[in-house]
Amino acid sequence: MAQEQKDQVDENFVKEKEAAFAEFIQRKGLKTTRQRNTIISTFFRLRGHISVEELLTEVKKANPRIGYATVYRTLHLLVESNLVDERRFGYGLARYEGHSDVEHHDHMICLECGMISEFFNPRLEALQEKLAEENNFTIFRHRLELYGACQDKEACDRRKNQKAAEAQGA
Amino acid sequence: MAQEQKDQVDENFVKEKEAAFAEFIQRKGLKTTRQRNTIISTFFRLRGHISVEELLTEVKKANPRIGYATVYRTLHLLVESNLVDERRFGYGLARYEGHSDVEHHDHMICLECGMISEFFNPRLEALQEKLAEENNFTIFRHRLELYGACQDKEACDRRKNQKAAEAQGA
DNA sequence: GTCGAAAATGAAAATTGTTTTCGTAATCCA
DNA sequence: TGGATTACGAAAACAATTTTCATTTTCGAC
Ligand SMILES: [Mn+2]
Ligand SMILES: [Mn+2]
Ligand SMILES: [Zn+2]
Ligand SMILES: [Zn+2]
Repeated sequence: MAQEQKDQVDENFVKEKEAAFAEFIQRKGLKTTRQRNTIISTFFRLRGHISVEELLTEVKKANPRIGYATVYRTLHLLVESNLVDERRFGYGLARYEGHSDVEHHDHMICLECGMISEFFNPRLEALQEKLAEENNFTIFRHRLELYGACQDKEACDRRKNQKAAEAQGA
Repeated sequence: MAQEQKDQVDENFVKEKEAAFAEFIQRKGLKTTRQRNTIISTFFRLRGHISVEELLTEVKKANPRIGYATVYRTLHLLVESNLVDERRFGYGLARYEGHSDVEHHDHMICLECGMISEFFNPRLEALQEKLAEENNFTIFRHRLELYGACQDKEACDRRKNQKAAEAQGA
């Protein structure tokens, strides 16, 4: 039951995003394609902060002929349509997340186990606005990342080991 | 007089950093070289958030034979020695800043004119700590960037035009 | 349905920013 | 003043992303 409900919710979420994307494509006078449909429905079924490579791997399971270029191009459209946010934690590769309920949030990143947790605090947001105002500055968007370590070393180690095992297997 | 004093202060600042770097090099058992000296004394004479290319351009005025590799390598040493912070605003290239008086600060970046202003607010820092604690998380470092626009459109336009002119000249 | 202009695809090449390699040169301690 | 160690610099390698270009697909007009 619980599992069934979870899947149900997922499907609704995916359907919703697919519809929103279709609407965007329409509005921009672009064309609906099999590849784009595959990519976005794959993307919105994944959780977390997804890299292009991770996405492509999943996409290829549905259609192995789809390549990097189309995935990159489709992700740009998703960002442009505001259905997806691009993130750059640390240095290197971009990650993408379909923002679900929370419109905006910031991140804490554990440098040990890689855990990314999300938070939102209105006081923090308000304080940023106040500081901007004091500097005669108008904020369009911001980015706050806290880098550090989990205090629960047990859980942190567990995640770290799991990650190492996955890297081994892959 | 004012000009003279400013230069004087600059020179002290540069000397101080040169000495600190020399000490670092010593401590790590590395070697003092003409190139590294040129690069760091050039770097600490520049203000703001410097890209590798900008630095190399200046460095070449003192010694045209110095190349990218040595500049990159020396910047890594400067970061490792804690005399310099690496920044990544937006996407793309790294920028470096020698932190002077203020140990830590965050940034507001105007998307129109490129102006970067710096700020530090203890309440903001404290609030971050509180939020981390609530999530059983220990912060090592953080990064906060506010992207937006100057409210003073006059000044903003002036900077934008100046930038365009510079790009033209270059 | 068919046509055809416009848009999209995918493989490969190009770009960008950065790191590494490797043969040569400089440093510095015994 | 060796001579082992470290650094340099040009060029090659790299990694992530973008662009090119020849071919295929889409979709509105007929
Ligand atoms: Mn997130
Ligand atoms: Mn700064
Ligand atoms: Zn952790
Ligand atoms: Zn501005």
